[in-house]
Amino acid sequence: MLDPRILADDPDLVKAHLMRRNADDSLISSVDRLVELRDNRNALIAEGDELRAARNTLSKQIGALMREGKRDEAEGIKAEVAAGKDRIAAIDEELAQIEAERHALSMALPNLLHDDVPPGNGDEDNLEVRRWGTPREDATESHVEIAEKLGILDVERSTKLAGARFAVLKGHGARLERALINFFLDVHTTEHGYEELMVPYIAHRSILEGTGQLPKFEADLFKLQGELNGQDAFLIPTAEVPVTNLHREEILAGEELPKKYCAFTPCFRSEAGSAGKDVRGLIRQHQFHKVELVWFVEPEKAEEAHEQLTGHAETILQRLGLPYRVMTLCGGDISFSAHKCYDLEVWLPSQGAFREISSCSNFDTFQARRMGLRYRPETDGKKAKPRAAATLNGSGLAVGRTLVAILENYVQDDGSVVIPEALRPWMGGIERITPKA
RNA sequence: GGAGGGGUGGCCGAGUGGUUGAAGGCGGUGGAUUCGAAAUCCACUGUAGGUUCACGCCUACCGCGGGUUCGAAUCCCGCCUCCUCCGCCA
Repeated sequence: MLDPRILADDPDLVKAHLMRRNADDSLISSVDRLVELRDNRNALIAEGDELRAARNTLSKQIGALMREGKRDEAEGIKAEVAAGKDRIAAIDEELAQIEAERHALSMALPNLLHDDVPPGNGDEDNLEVRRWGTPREDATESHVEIAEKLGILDVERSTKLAGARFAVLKGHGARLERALINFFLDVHTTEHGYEELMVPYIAHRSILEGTGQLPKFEADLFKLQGELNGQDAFLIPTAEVPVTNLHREEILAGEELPKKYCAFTPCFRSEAGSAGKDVRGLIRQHQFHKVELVWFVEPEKAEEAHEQLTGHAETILQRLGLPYRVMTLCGGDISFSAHKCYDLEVWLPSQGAFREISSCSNFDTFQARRMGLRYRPETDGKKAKPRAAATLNGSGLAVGRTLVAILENYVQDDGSVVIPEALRPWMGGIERITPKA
């Protein structure tokens, strides 16, 4: 949610940002509607408060008169109070309608963009920031061929269980997946100062609204049938959802910041609208594993935090010796909630291309406003007013895609795959996976 | 799944339908006292919205949502949640 003050004071600024995102006209005109709704709302609140104030004083008079036994006078005032009652009810009803519309419109507005976000329509307009490593020049087989020859992936049988876009890993494949998860978590908790969380994989609607997946992108989610504990519920598409919402509707103490969490979770995505993309293999699945990094920080320190967080994800790729590049997403490609976003793209030799393996976003105060997450700044030891915190997150990393990258970047001429040295302690010392004879 | 008991301010804990935004205590902040500290004393100490140049004033909030009433923390209904016991279960 945008700062309501910016929305009220400078609607044109908000519109300019919407245009950088290539937003459609209806979204842009909703800004004017929001200004109008705010004015209406304030007028109604003023009138309602005045009527309530009058009611309160009269009711106190009734109480006093009743105690003195002056029944008749009390009855007269009762009638007077009753007269204002209908108007109060009417105002409340109108106000509820206005608030509902205001809420719907403001929850549909995406975040403002950082100045660094380049103009553009799609991923072809993203800006390369830096590269690391030297990509191998030969075109390998795809990870699917490599893995099947190693006997560590069974695509055929997985479809029996739940259809397309699922996979069954076997033997060293399953172990590799598990090793990556533990490697990621151990590095982030012991070297980068993150606290590990294990969280629910199901979240209520309001939680997904908090991080910004809802209300706009319900089609991308798996929704549970019926209600769970009284609310609509969804499988989480990323650990960002439960972890960022952990402190919703709280006021954190300033000295608690920055707060850094990491969490491993499965992620569930319906991949609506991705028909025909990455249909083979592990790249795009309905269910995948991810270790997520989440920060809560003062807004002034969000940019610095964003660089650090991105660096933590990069560390993993570097340890694994996987070549990658860092991209700043353009206005047309950046996600709804993000203020600025770096994608890490790993080299996939079979495709001769860099593919996304991590997305590191700075949300500024956008998510915090949606979920009522605040902190109390420390100013010379004195308590200041609570204000919205900044939130950030990044994959550290997507596990399945890392497995893909290892297979393709470490496959040898004989079809075996060398395990990156840094990972071997988590693989029980195994140095190489070889095809079954 | 069955039975019962709770949810009040940062924390503990009162609260008869009418100056209760909420006693009292703890904690916190400022001040007095002190060479300094402890102890003691005094004052302040929630969030949001509206309004005001500002001091301030007004409104709402006692798990959440509805209802009764001139007036609800207090009465009624629904929901969420926590605890205890029984059953079942990884």
